[in-house]
Amino acid sequence: MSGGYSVYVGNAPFQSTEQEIGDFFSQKGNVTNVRIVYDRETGRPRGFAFVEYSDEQSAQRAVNELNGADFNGRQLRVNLANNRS
DNA sequence: CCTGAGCGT
Repeated sequence: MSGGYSVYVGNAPFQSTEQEIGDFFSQKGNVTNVRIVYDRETGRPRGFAFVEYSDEQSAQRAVNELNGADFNGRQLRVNLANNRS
């Protein structure tokens, strides 16, 4: 039970924080959670994250409008997240 | 220092 609609965010700058990402994605809807994915062994960011919205239409809008958008000098890859199997 | 495709502790 994730409680929201997750969006995959690839090609994120390594120095970006969850707060920055959340602020950026809040332009398209109500962000309820941001999770940067870290390498479990080295602890370094893996360069992508998941942004969770409270509603699906905001998630879909973020995908449509923020995929390819410039964020701190990087072109973001935004897509609907897969289900965790 | 620490990179560059990636769907997650």
